[in-house]
Amino acid sequence: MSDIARLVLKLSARDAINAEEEQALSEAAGGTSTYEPGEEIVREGVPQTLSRLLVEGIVARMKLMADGRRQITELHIPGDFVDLHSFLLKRLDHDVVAVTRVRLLNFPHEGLRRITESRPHLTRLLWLNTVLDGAGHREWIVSAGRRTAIEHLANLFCELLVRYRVVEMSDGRSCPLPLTQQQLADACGLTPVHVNRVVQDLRADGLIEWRGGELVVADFDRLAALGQFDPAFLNLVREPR
Amino acid sequence: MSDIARLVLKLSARDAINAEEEQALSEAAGGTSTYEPGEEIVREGVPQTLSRLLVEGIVARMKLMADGRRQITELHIPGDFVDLHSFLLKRLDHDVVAVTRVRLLNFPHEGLRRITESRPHLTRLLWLNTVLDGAGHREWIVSAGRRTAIEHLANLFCELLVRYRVVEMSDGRSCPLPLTQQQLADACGLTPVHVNRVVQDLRADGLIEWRGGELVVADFDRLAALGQFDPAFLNLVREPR
DNA sequence: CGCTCTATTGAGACTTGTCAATTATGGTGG
DNA sequence: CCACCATAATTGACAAGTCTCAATAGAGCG
Repeated sequence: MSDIARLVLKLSARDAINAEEEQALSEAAGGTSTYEPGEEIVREGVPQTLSRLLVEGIVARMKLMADGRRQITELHIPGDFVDLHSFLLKRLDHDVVAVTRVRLLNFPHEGLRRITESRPHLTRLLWLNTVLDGAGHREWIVSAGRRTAIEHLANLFCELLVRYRVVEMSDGRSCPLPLTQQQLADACGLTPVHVNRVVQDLRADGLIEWRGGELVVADFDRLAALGQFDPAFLNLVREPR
Repeated sequence: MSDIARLVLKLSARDAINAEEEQALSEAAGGTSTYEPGEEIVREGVPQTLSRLLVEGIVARMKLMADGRRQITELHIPGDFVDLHSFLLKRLDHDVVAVTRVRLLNFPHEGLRRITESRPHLTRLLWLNTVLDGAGHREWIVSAGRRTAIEHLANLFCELLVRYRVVEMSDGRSCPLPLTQQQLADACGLTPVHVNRVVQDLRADGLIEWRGGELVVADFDRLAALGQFDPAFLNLVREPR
């Protein structure tokens, strides 16, 4: 499976991408890098000259506060650019850290710039990619602002399951979830203690199973109802962009 | 003052934009529309064929939940596109509503598409605009997830003050804030009752004054410290994009 | 000069956080 | 293969921040 295969799946779920564009993407890519769990991939505020596509593993975007509080603002799975926005921002407003062992494919900004100079449609697809991040962020704002802890977790699990499905890493019933409860807490703005209790409730209600880094959604409909999960924000509509 | 003047100020704070590009933007614009307070400008899920630039007033992006809970995911001030992302998404994942009486300048997607076909740099500036929204969203996720109510409000007030300053609608000490406490509550994921108490605390501490839709930040440094406000996420660095 | 919307206040409930201890789990060296 | 270690998960008791419900006061507007 090529390094950009899951990105192509992700894009194909929203618009047609032709072989020539796929080729242009491949040509814009540089080498790959590997990071160990917990390693920092990008530090907030440091000028960047390339963006990274996640090929394998899980990556978190994390904001750190001076007193040690931390908030994960997005979780990335294979096929996601973890910092395509650095192409425009130059410096990130957050850290990017490896959750598991990960492999990343580098896209020098120079090559991305060339795409914007010569390939309007591919440019729009990349732009779309960053705009999808924004839609994801909005859903997380709602979860953090207006959902209870159990609704928040339920919503997040649904989101991950569907996103894994798009890149063909889930059959729609189970997906990887190799996170600690601490990391889940940082993603949801909760304490690990409370996450633990809520996860146990979800298990007791027969909604999920979760062991050995694998999440099994036993009853998607009920989990989605609990978390008010609506996949609309993922924009899974194939149409010209 | 031209309808795109504040957008140009906003972009100019991040990169040089030349007269020709400014002209191209003007030409991409269609007519203006006006909405009354509370009016819905864009409904979630409805296909869009144009994007809107806010010229006057305040607009909220709002997510509604089935049971009536609501969360504002972004507050827009003049110079902001309220739904530039609809150019790529086609349908929005949220409503766009007028908070005050507002005037909007329409940008048909057709014209934006023409820009992407012929003006790579201007395209990147528009892309940057949506990416800045994303950075704002991330800050809001942190506020909702990890900040206390008083920190959250303090942070939001600092953000608005600085953003108004960029578009030259603030002297750095005061800015418009014609919101109800209910709307502020919806932006912060709190109840209006609690917002009321926190606002009173901020007043009692001599950090802000707020009457008649005008916010006066009496002690910005202390307010910023309380809210851990760091303008870095606004990316106010003028450099080639 | 009412009327309606918004702001304010109080009392009590509830979700989530804090602190601290205990148990489980997975990897490692002997 | 087993004991050991560090990390992660789990549990309990209690505190705290925010919410809920309800009432009152204030402000803008026709």
